[in-house]
Amino acid sequence: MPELPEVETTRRGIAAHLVGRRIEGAVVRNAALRWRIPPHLGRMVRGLVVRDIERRGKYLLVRCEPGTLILHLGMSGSLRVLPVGTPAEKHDHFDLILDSGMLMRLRDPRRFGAVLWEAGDPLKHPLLRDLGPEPLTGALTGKWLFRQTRNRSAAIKQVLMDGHLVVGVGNIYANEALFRAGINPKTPARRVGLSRYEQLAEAIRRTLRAAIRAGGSSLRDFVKSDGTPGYFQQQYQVYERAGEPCLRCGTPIRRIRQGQRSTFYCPRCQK
DNA sequence: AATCTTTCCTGCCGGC
DNA sequence: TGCCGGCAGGAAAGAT
Repeated sequence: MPELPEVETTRRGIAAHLVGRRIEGAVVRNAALRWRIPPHLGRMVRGLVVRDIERRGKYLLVRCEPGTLILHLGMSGSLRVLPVGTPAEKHDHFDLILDSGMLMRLRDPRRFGAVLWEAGDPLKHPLLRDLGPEPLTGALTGKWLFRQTRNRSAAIKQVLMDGHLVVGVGNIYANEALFRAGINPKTPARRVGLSRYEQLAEAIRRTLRAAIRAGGSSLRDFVKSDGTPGYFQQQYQVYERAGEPCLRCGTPIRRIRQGQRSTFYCPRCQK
């Protein structure tokens, strides 16, 4: 799944090809994504110039004048920029045709992604309106995490993946950030103190920044925006390392289930 | 063939 | 009693 680092890397990749270009149209081969692609999207975007590509959480915002194309990659989505005329393959559901002779193509085998149009302020769109702070900027603070979790009895690992608390922390990075902060993933969120939340906010920021620096973490079917294949696998500290020694203390990494998701942690370093 | 993946939605629960 | 936030579980599709 593209987590925030992949989405940010994709944003940078497509921005170079899209910003300043005029949109000549759109091709919808399969509108049945998570939500139906608006029927007359092509007509609405034709002639518009792309002003900027922004990111809010894992949503990509293709800002035009007027209006914004909102994209989400779901669990298996990827964007590529290719020459017009490149044959579409099985899961290539959507193209945005540019005046440069290129097109931006969305491939999404599992179709949990989204292509939406917002005529007004995209940040006021219902899907984006209530999202938590961005973890890479100063917007995410330990104090915020502390205050928002005072009456949350669920495990910190699960609460951390709630996009209303903080965006962009999926299963992989929740595991990694909790390890770096030395917090046991099973701890009820309300039992974690302010100073530990300060450490956690910093751990989230560092973990995500490191992943972006490494080119985004990997999914085998993820492809960079220019069409060159794949991200390399990142070296995780706990994720997918069940039974292997903790890199800090040597204790075997433990794997448990939390809310039908795999959690990996060091029982000695994370209390 | 059960499992794995993200996010939104539904329905239930306890507290007030 | 009704409302509210929190929480668990379910659903979507495809690869393996």
